[in-house]
Amino acid sequence: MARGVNKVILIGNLGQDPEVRYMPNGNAVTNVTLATSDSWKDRETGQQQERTEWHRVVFFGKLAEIAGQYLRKGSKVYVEGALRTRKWQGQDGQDRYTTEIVVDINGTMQMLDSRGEQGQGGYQQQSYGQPAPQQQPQQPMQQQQGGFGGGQSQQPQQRPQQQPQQPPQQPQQPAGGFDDFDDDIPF
Amino acid sequence: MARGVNKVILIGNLGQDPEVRYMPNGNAVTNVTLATSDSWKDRETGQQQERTEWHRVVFFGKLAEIAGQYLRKGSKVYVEGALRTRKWQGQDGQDRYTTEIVVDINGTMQMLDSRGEQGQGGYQQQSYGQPAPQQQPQQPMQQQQGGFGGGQSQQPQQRPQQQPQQPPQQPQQPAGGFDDFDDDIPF
Amino acid sequence: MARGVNKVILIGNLGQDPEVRYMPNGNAVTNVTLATSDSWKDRETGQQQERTEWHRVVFFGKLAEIAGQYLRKGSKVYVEGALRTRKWQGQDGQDRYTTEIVVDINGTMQMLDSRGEQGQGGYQQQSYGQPAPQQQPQQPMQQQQGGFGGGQSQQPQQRPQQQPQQPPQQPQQPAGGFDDFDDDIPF
Amino acid sequence: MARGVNKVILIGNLGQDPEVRYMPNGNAVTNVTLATSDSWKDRETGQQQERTEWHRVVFFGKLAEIAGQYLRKGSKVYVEGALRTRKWQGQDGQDRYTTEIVVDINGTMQMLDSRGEQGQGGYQQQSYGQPAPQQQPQQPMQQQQGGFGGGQSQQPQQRPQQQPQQPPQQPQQPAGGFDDFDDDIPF
DNA sequence: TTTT
DNA sequence: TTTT
Repeated sequence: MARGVNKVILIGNLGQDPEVRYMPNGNAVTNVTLATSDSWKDRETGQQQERTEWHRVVFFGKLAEIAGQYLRKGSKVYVEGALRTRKWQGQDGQDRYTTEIVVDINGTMQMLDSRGEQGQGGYQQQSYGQPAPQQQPQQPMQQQQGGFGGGQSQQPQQRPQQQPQQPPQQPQQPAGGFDDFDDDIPF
Repeated sequence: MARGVNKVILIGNLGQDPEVRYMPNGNAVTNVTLATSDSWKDRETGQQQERTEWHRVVFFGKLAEIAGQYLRKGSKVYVEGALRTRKWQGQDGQDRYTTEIVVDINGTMQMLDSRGEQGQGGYQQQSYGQPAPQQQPQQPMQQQQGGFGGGQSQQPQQRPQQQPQQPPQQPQQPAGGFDDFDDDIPF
Repeated sequence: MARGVNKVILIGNLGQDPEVRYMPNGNAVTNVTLATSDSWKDRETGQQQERTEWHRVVFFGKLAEIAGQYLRKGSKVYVEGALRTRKWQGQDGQDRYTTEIVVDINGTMQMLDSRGEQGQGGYQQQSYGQPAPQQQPQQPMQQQQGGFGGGQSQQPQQRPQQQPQQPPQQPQQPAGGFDDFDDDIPF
Repeated sequence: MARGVNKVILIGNLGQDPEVRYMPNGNAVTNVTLATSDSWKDRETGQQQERTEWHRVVFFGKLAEIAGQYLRKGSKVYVEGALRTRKWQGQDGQDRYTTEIVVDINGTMQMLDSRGEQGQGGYQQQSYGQPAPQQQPQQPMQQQQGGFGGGQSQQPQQRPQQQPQQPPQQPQQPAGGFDDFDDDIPF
């Protein structure tokens, strides 16, 4: 239930490989940055201008696993999610705010890199109804709805005690929480 | 022209009256904050939870004038715009980032407070094709497309030398630019 | 799962009271027609023109019940759904096609008639988590996600054997299926 | 201006090469059919099911030219437009209705076949600000906003007397209007 | 800071 | 058939 509508639709390319983390309950949370760009001709100088907008996207639930598995730096993707601004503390103790696009069970994701030519493996038909395939799927997914049932998104705080069914695709980071950035920029 | 899609759709209520400012060329720029909220039942406690999300929306062009004229604290509105994160300097000299929903000629706005019951005046038929009605329209607008032709949104920096055709609906603030906030919070 | 994106977003007014029907399993299916309109100034004659577009919207699951209960002729509503064109047989035996906006568990609905002024009853706080309130809620709902789990929408074909928990708001039609139209027009 | 919101967002693949026609004033009108598909597992049989939805999309203005030039059977594309149901006469003299997604100056289109690998020619930087490039661009466009200023879309009715600046990419069909279908199906 |  |  909601009062109001809070919807974001993006098509863009990943600036980096996804970062996958796990919540205490084993649920994956995957962060990516997406670039969209506008270009226009300056009215005064007649020069062609371009501005790239970077979006911080956070996937939850099953989409987090799919995103972590199939998306890579440069991947083109469609996402549908909701805006969420969260508050965090800078190193100077001051509040900072970061706005993200949350893609959970209410959102969707669809890979747009056509025909699997970007994968490193061959084609393999898979039933994606089951949450935890025993082997690594090698075919890019198309759209999926999220499988994270939580109404509100929690922040991942630590490694799961038990290895999740879907092992991380990314090398594990050394200790450090979600907001363990080098400095105060939001991403 | 654009590479990618960057679209936001919101329906929410204004937290405050709009703030209208003017660019040197006389174009209006109107800021509002919009609330959307989600509610859900906590899975563990069974308690009803609610979270309100606040969105900073910036209107440009003709929509800026319409928003300034017809929207008020509490107004319910539909907006369609694009995400833009802009960088600004905190008082400590450090970079801050604020994400806004830009509603310009590529976006739309529609008032959802039905039947004009929130206006202070009576009904008056108007031709909205003309940019600067000489008298105050008293009928809430519905949808409008923006009339701001600029590809990229400039920041308003000063009072217009000549009184714009559409006089400000808000009392003029004392000197101080667009980013003249009391402290470091983005809004 | 899906290949592609198929999304419709409408804000419009109901042309008639909703029509609620029930599937054999007791699930409600609710049909409404929504009007959206465009107006523009003819470039040659300078005359103001208007065109109203009528949309056939079909709600499934919990949203079907809410729509049947709270929407009425004239109600303003936001819907998010998917396009579906279905084929049916005209009286002359020829194929006809009707395109509808399907609002099921993947869609949303939100009533936009503010402040309950259109209801016929008083205010009553309700927990909407439960699927079948024993008494008629009298407060307009806001947004809801659908509760119909079916991947593909079936057509309702007959009265439910057991009275559904949520009794129909509309007088029962005499026998006749979903497509029992008077003539060959799609709606 | 509009009362209400009427928006469709699709990502799908073209079922056929585009059909380009020209209005008396030389404006292009391009028709494509787009497929989106859903798949789900039948709850009773456990069988994997799939349903393909076909959408009739009509481009106007500059987007019509771009669509005609760059889209081909199988192309993946993002479109944003509005629903419009138009009435036409079947061979039996009875009314038929066809619902289309109109993509004009209020909509957008973006090709999603990455990196120009589908084109038949090499890369060539182009300024797309000018409406009628003298030579055939060979690089797939990304997003464009429509350039057709008309508030209401007219139907193309005949060949242009003068060759339009952008010559048709498709072999000219023999005489026959827009609705010159073999039979009564809408497309 | 809104709204219900 | 709605709405303004």
